[in-house]
Amino acid sequence: MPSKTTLKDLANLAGVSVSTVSKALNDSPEIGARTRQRIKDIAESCNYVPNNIARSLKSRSTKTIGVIIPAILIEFFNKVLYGIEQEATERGYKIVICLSNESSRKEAESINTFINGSVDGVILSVAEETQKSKVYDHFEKSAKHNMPMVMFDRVLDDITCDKVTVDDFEGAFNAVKFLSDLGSKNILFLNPISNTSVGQHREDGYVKAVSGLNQEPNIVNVSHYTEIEKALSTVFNNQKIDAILAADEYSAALAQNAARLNNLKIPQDLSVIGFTNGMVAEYANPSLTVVSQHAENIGKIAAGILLDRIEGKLRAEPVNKVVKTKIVERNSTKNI
Amino acid sequence: MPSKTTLKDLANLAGVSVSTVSKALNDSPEIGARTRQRIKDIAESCNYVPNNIARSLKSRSTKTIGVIIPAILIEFFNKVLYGIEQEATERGYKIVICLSNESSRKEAESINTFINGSVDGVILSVAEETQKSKVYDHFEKSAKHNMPMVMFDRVLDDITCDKVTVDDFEGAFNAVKFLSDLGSKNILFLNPISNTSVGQHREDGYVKAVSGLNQEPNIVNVSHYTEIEKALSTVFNNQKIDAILAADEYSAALAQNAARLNNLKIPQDLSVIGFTNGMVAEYANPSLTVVSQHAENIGKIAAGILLDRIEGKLRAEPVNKVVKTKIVERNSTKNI
DNA sequence: GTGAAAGCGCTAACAT
DNA sequence: ATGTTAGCGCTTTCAC
Repeated sequence: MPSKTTLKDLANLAGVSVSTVSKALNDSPEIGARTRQRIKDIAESCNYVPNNIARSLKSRSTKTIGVIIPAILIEFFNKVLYGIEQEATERGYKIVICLSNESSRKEAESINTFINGSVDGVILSVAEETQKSKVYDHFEKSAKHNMPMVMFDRVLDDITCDKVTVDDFEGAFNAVKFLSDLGSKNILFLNPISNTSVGQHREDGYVKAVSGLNQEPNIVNVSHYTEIEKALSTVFNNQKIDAILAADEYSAALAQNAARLNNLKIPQDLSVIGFTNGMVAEYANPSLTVVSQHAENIGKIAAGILLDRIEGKLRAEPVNKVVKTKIVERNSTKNI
Repeated sequence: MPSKTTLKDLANLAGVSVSTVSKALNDSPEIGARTRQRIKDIAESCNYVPNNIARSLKSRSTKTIGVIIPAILIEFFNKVLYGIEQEATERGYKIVICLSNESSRKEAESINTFINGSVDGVILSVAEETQKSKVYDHFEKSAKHNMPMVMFDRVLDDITCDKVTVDDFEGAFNAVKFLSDLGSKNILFLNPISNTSVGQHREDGYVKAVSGLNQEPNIVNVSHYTEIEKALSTVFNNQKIDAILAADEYSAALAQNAARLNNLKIPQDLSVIGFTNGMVAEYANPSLTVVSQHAENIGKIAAGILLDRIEGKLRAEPVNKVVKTKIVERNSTKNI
């Protein structure tokens, strides 16, 4: 931490007491106008900046919120982060970010980092490992400390706290409906994230929707993106498929590439919809129609709830906000 | 901030003094083994967590570094952030992130947020507005406060501090060389960021390289991505171009789309290279050959320098690290 | 109108 | 081996 001039220094310079300086700088009416100005001038000339650590210790409020995300290289989380940052800034809060990198250990460490008084509350999306292992000790601990907490997107049913989730089921359901309305009769579901709760919800929505249309579910699960080209080529050669719903935007983009390789024209021969409205979808060729989760908005909502909670504006029971998805239409689906 | 049990509470419970508790918890040899254990047990049962704010106030070190980036939705900055986070975590530091959103005002506010003792040092990339306006008051102020600071990528020559930059000039120069070696004779430079220092360096490298090849520089500046399709179509119709070097990956992807629209085959008729090795480049069709800036590595290096500086491991003079670029070859350039 | 003093939670030099 | 005390920088009650 760099060297600093303190209230004491200013008091010495001004020949007054520390408390007078403090009051003057905080525009207390107790202090006379000219003393106040004199002190302010001195502070100015010394480049005085009040020490926030000391203030926080005194006020028991840090005006910062902690955010834990599983990965910073997933665009969805960045957009959420952007939303959080906007809302936080607007309401006078800073954000501290920790990455769990999908690991339970790092997630627990991050919680511990926050629990010690450095933030007023926490926003997080659960690490994949934690979702699998179902070991929630660290969250129970933070709950015991009365740390205000809101989970978003990847949430834990077993933990009581505020939550913001995406209606992935309905998103997939509506996407199938959208394709069907465009005339698609053989809709395939491409799922590279079948091992996550989110991937599962999307699959469920797809199955429910196609069943309602009297189509057989046709699901291709891949464990890695590199498998997509081969898997789809096999499908194209053996079945007649006229639409693909992909569980994320990367697989949607790769599906388009595979289709082109198999001489299928998009959207004439094949319609493609992906999940997540990100850069890859936008810059794909053709640009991708996607199911948008309103990531930025999720961030704003989560931060709004947390700050309301911190500031005591919420009643005791946890809030549970479900954000609806929306289809963003581009050129990978027929325009009728 | 949530309610907390303090050293004082523990002291009362154990029937000893506060300092005894403090020493016991910190494994001081001054305290007897059984007292120590007894105190630790009590602390454990109370879920005691030491207050970090109080510790920071005392130790005058926060073990956290501040990061200011111009935008969180630019993948390059995320990768740098990822690198910073890794290095920081490894060395026992946390990171606090502020976004300037390319605005000088928000940048100055962020600096002020950090200058007040909440971080031990700052890593930043300069906001576009600041680069244009050349108003550096906030940086001079932080320098006056002896705040350790390292700038990366977008740096200010007029400010004295540690710096990590990318050799954009050489990166562009080498890309032209690479294209020329592949047989390209008419290389166009597509620049959507000509108003930034980085965009300028890349242009300079291009100009230098083509001049050395006795080609006339052929530069298309666009102020918005939406202009690219039209601008390039005009070019394709009136000139014979066999390669495009784009100053970022988005414009490279859009250049490919424009080429396809004009019935040019990539890479047979036209080679394309972009700057920045991101998702869009990876998932483009064909996948893009790019100039990689090793973003993650830049983050690691910047954090390493900052922490060395904070910990007094560096001599006075500022370090100035230039990171070399590398060409990542994919399918948008001929493979000979 | 100004100052003295206490205290936020913690650490550490200095007693005992 | 344990306790007393002072102090990090600030705010805030209470005296003068």
